[in-house]
Order: sequence, then structure tokens, then C-alpha cells
Amino acid sequence: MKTNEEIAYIFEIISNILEIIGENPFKSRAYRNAAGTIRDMETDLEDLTAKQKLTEIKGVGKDLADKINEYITTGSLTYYDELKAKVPGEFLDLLSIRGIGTKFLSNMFVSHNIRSLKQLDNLLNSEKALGIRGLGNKKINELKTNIAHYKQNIGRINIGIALPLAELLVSEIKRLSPDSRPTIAGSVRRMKETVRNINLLCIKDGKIDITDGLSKLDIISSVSKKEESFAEFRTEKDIEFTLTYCVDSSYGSTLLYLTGSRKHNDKLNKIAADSGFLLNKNGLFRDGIRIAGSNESHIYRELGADYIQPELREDIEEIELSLSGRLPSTVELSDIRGDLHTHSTWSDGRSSVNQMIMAAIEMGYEYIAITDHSPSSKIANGLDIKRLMQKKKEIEEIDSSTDRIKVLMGAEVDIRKDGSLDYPDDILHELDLVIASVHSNFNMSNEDMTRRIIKALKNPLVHILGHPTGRLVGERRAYEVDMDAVIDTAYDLGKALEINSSYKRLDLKDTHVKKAIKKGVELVISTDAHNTNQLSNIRYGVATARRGFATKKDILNTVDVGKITTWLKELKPK
DNA sequence: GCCGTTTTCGGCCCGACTGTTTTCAGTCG
Repeated sequence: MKTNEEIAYIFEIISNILEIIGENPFKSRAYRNAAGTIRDMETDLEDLTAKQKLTEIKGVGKDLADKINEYITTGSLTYYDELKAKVPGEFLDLLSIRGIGTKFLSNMFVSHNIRSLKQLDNLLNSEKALGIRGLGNKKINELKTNIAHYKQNIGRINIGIALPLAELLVSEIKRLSPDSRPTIAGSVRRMKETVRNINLLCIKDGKIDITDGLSKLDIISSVSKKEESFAEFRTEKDIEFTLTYCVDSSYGSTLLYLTGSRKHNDKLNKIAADSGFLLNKNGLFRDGIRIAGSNESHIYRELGADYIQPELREDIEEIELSLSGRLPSTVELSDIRGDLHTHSTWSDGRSSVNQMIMAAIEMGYEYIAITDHSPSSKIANGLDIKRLMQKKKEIEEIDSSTDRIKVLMGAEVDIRKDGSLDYPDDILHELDLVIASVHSNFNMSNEDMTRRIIKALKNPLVHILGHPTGRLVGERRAYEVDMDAVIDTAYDLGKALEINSSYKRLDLKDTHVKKAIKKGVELVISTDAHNTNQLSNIRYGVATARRGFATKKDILNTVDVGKITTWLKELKPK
């Protein structure tokens, strides 16, 4: 893991602990602010430490600079260790439950001696709960519901955390044993939105003990199992990862087996058995003779099926489609030609318009839309009309000064409670691209929310509905909304629905994507990037689209710049 | 704990919403 991310993570935990033990809230905020800045920085903290320039970072003074220095030179931070000893990690994790914040946890911790989810559960289910200031029947019930939702996701890791970690581990194995062909398997390979652990596969190296080599890495905290063909580790963030060793001749069959899903494998095994084969992780056999095994696609082929990409291996008709040669060729990362939802320092982004554009050029994009927030999003520093027009001027100047990329002037406009938009129509008319999104009043009835969103879609100046269900993966459930009605309306009006690539959103999710393309609705895959690094999150959106069977032609931003500008203009009334 | 400066200490993102209250506190975006 990169040092910047490590330190940002540590500062965030410190910030939370300080609030819970009742320290000065502004001290806590200082750590949180520094964590945010450090996470988004492009310069390495190690460089800045060497040059003694840490205090030049905004939000880092002498004290925090010393702490960064200590961590970088010694690999640990005494202050952090001391604080962690005071508050159990399991208790801190409760912060991710909706409706629970630091004030509540602090009260539980300090005044009620609560230290775990179990103790909190017991308290909420006891008569004592109603006696606590701030807790009434409604609040208690809300907490119970949200805790139940939280319990379902305990131990699950977001794909956006798991995949980079898996990639890092693969590169470490490659470094230890260059010919071992390490690769990602399991639900990470299938790009499920959350996963329970990380599964890797490599070929056993006769000379080097890879398990031993990995156990010495900083990111590995322990080796829980070590066998001939298998090892299980825990990383420093307590994420479990397993490494399976195989031989060359069964590399494909083991990869197939480890990738899953179980349902996909079960069905495949049955199909094999029905045709007189035996399929297991050692290979595909007939009469005891190995027919295939070193390569996944050979196995599919021998079974009379086309190769099935990992994202589809969920037993969602992919096997049937493959057997009959009707498996769609899904959209690829390389098909994406531009990003239509990004933020800049004009609102709550961390990178300037120029930085975003340079990064988009580096990614090989033909176009990028800079779509900052509208005024209702106060906390996001949403643009009032005056600033919107200033930004428009800046965008137009930059756009006309470069022929390397088309820069579109857009906005992510709040859909207000009544379905009206956060800028008047004559202002929306000034923009190249309008995304309409819900950012407030999530607790409406299904009917009201559906009416609200459809009303916004019906505004002729809206091009795209942003993150259509408002969910946060593993954190916040989608708001109540009739997605079928939204999909129908979008289709009727020729509007696009967004697949938001932020791994915290993935919204639309895969099953909605499937529904939308069945109807024939235009989809866009966008990042909602708030800094240049996040532009690369596009791969999570692409994976979600692929899991929903989307092909290149279903995704609007796979078309070239000419077609995209035509689409934007034609949708807009003259 | 940081920042900016009235260079020694006060202020620190802000408003809506909700469920508690009986005038407000906590959470969220």
C-alpha cells in the first residue's frame, strides 16, 4: 500500500477515536482534514519528508509533520498505538452504521460503558434504552433496522479496496517468483461489488517458498494456514487472503474452480457430467484421461461453450447463452472514450479543471465533462449562477486552447424535493451537459420519489440521471423508487441513466443495468471523480456494466466526440 | 491541531432534516 494512503487511514482513525473519547472536536477535525488532503495528494509523503517540506501541506503543521515523520522513519506511530489501545476497533467500526455518529458512540462509550456491537444490541433491546437522552421509540427502531443491515455486511470488503490490494499482492508474488504466473481468482475476479476475501492462484515454485516470502511483507500481519498447496494470510487491515498453488497442467481448471461462483461451477460440472466428462479443479477428464486443464477457454470449448468472462459467472443465464453461442460481447474498458461526470475545485473536487483535463488526456479520452455541483449542495460548495458563468468562461477558454480533448461545460444539478431543478431553465440552456441527481430528502415514499425523479427527467434540458438509486454500497440502502417507471421514462424521452463508477456507489447496479438494456435505455459509465486519481475508477463502472450484460452499443460514452456532442445538442430543445 | 494574523489566540464548512425535545442535538451530505 502506498504510504500516503496508510497515513491518511491512520489519521482518519485517530480523528474518530478523538471524537469518541471526547477530545476537542477541532483537534479531531484537524486530523480528518489532513487525512483528506494527504489521500488526494499526488506527491509522495516520503519525498516531502526527505526534503523536510511536510508543513507546506495545507492542514499539516509542526505536530502532524512530526507524526508523519515518525511513521515514515520507524514504521509505526506511538500516539496512534496509544489511542487504539483505548477504543476497540470493532467499536469504531460501528460508525459506518447509518444514524450512528461520533456523538452517539461517544455517549455509549463514556456514559454506558459499551465496547462492542453485542453490548450495543443488548442495550437497545433492553428497557434501559428508552431512558437514555436522545433515544425515543422511533430512533431505537431506526437503529435496530440499520444495525440489522450492517450485520449483513460485516466482514465484506468493497471491491474498490479489495482489487487494488489483490493487484498489489500479485505484483509481490511476481517479484518473489517471476515465473509463477500469479493471478486473481474468486469474487474479486468476478468483480462483485463486495467480497469476503481475496483468492489468488499461482504455480508452485520448486526453489522459492512463496508463502514464507509473503509472510515477511509489511502488509501481511499473519499466516493463519500454511500447507503444501495452500496458504491463508491476514493483511494488516485484517482482510483475509488465500493463495493456492497448482501445477501448469491444471492452471486453467484450478482458476475456473477458484473463480466460481459456486452456482456457476455446479452447473458447469453437471453439464460436464451429463456429457460423460468429469470436471474438477485438476482438469476436465473423459475416461480418466485429461482432455483440458491448463487453460480456461479450452475447458469451456470442450464442453461446447464459448468462453465466459468472469464477471458473468453467477449462474444468471450466462451458461445457457454461451452453450447456444448467444453470449453477448460485453463492453471493454478500452471502449470508453470520455468521462461525462467529474468535479473540480470549483465545487468540492480536489483537482483543478486543468489537472482533470490533463489526466483525461493521459487516459486517452476524447472528451471530458466537468460537472460541478449546484447551489443547494452547500457543503459541496455548489456554484451559484455567477460562479457558474465564471466557470463556463474558464472552460470555454481552455476548450478553445486545445485540440487534444473536447471539454464540455456541465453541471450536476440537484433535483429538489418537488422535482424541480436547482438552476432555472435559461441557465441550464447555457450548459453543454446537464446531469440531474438526488442529494437530499432520501426518505420519501416510493410514489413521491418516483414522481420527483420523473419530473426532473421530463425537463427537456436534462441529459442524464446521476446515480439513479442513491445507494452507498454496504452503507446506505437505495431510496424507495420505482426503477421500472424511471427506466421507462428515460427510454421514452431518450435520456441516459448513469452507471456511477465510484466503488462506493456502483449505481445503477448490475441487475438494474440488465433491466435497462433490456428496455433499450441509453447508459453512460461515469466516474463522478473528485480528483484526478478517481478517473481510473471507471473500471468499476465498466465491470458493473459487464455484469449487467451491457455491450459497447449500450454505452453512450463509447462513441466518438462528434457523436457525443451531437447527442447532447439534439436532446436539448432549440 | 491548524491557520492567520489585530504575532498570541479565537475560530474552525453549513443548512436541512429528524426525532427528540419543550428549545435542541445529532446525523448527513
